Amino acid sequence: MGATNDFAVRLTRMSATPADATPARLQDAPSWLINQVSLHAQRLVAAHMAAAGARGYHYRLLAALEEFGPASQADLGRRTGIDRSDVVAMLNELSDQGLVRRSPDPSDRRRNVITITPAGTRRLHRLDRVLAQIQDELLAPLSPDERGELVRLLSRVLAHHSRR
Amino acid sequence: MGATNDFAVRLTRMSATPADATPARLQDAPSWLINQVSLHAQRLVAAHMAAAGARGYHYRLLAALEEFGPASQADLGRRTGIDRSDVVAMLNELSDQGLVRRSPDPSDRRRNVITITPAGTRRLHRLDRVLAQIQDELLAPLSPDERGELVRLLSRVLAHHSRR
DNA sequence: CAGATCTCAGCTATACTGAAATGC
DNA sequence: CGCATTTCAGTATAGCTGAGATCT
Repeated sequence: MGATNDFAVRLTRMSATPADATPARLQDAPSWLINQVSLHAQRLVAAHMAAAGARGYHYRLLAALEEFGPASQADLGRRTGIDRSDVVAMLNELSDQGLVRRSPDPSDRRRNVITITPAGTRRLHRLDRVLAQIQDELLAPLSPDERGELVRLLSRVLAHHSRR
Repeated sequence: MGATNDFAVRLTRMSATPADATPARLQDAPSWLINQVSLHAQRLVAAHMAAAGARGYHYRLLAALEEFGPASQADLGRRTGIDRSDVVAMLNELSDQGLVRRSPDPSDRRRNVITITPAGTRRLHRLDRVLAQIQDELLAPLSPDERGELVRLLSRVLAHHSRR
């Protein structure tokens, strides 16, 4: 019952403890589960996007441009959750590839207007299919209903933390 | 119905589109939801652990040591998912604080045996309470049943990807 | 004047790679 | 020999900060 007994039990079972067993405290902690699953998700995204000559950030920016139309860099950052500083670097890459166009905003000379090009739209649609494939690999063990339930729960958590 | 109409609708509603609206493609992608929630989780862990003079990595290592007893650095890495290289640096920090002890393994002279000290155990128990607080903040909008459901779903996804 | 925008240089944490030294 | 362990040096990425120049 006490700590002494637990220790004895542990000793006698030591050889049965796999060298890669996960501590129960971690196994049960939602924050740990989410971080571990997120790691696998990031690896899948990075690998599949790299195979298509892109990055996760590229997809986010192209999606925002197609869904909301031309926008300033500051708005793109707010819509995609990408830092103003990283938006600059990513747009450099995207415009080097001819996927977006950067032009000065005549109505507000502090801003650039970023526009998606036809090539950018084609790339986005190709990446849409890549992303669908990623979700399928990530959630392979879950049924469609379970996937919906997971999305619902995560959306509520995210909404809670996205308020100021 | 087609793309032309969608575009017209978007144009007429443009002024109503908040400057920080999230693209629907991202909003609906499980990989994006998981990564965003994971970001909030990491910020909570980093902030609360730092306030207690620790890090997420410290907690993982101390938990593995208390649950499975003294272990080699390689085993600790496998149990906590921390890279062999980072285990070295984290154990330097923990032993500088007197929370673990590093001693050569007499039965295998390649290895160190890492042991948690009484101070390490006290620190771990304090961090246990910190972590419970973190889970509560992270999952604030969910009921106990919903938290259980989320853990169940994430555990199955993680188990699927943790197989070789 | 306050505040927004774009850009650059640099920082931190996390995760990971390569290679050397040592020992099984 | 092949393989495992510890260690160090270094890389990559994401996310973030600070500051300067420009403009509203």
